[in-house]
Amino acid sequence: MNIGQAASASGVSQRMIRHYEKIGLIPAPPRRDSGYRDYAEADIHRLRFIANARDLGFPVEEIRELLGLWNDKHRASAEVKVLAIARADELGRKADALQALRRSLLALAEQCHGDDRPDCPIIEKLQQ
Amino acid sequence: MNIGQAASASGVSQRMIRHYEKIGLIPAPPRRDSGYRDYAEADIHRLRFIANARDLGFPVEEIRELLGLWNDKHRASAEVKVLAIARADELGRKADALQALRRSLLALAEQCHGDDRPDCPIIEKLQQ
DNA sequence: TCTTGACTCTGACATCATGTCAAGGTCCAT
DNA sequence: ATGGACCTTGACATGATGTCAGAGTCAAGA
Repeated sequence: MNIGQAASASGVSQRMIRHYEKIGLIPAPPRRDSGYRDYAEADIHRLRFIANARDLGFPVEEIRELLGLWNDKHRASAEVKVLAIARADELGRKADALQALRRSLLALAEQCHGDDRPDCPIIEKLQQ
Repeated sequence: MNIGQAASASGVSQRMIRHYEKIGLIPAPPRRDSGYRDYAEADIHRLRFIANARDLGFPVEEIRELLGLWNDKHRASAEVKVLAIARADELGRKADALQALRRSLLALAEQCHGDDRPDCPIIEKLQQ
């Protein structure tokens, strides 16, 4: 299977397939005489796994760990669970930080009369 | 005032002061004969304004707009309020997206028994 | 006055995931 | 055999920020 087909089958762009190969997230596939990469079904699965993990917000280095666990038939589910919960905590922290910012901004906006007068507590806050 | 003093007075690193100058967020200050940049108080205020806006999650292009509004003595507070509310909405959307990811992960983790058995719904989900 | 250490200058390279473009080679159907 | 679709590599870009290197400058002390 050529890289274009692998890309549409997996949902990972050609660009990122080559990138993942370069950073060692997927093995380098065999090449045809022409130099074209030749992918097998297992590669597509691996790419889909990566795409799903990215969609779940895993950073690349954790995806690397997850791939290792995935390939290890004797892995313990405990290890996977630990990673998932750590990731969930991280996401929660980021979400909370964004919400806190949002609340600060809204509080300032509420105090701003929002008409054509020039004075505005938002600008005043930024000047501090 | 030299750039190092401007940096510690404003809380913006020397690196970023030069960067903001290059992208036109702050005016290029006059230079001494030596070529050293020479900052005035007004520059420090502007840098602090930028730092505060960044801390509130404003992207650079919106900071550029805010600086324009800040410098415009005849601005309407309505314009500032619109920007702030738009920014708050954007932050809220991002936070919600992160929370949704977090819930997906936690739901998977709850179904994972987390012991030394190898089967794990998190890994299964990633394979889909 | 000379020296020395702290400061400044510019420019380059790195991050991270991703896109785009270019120049050249390959494959396949007509 | 030809044309269009595909593949190859490499380079450059994003955005905000850090670091490093080599070279020049300043100020204080001997």
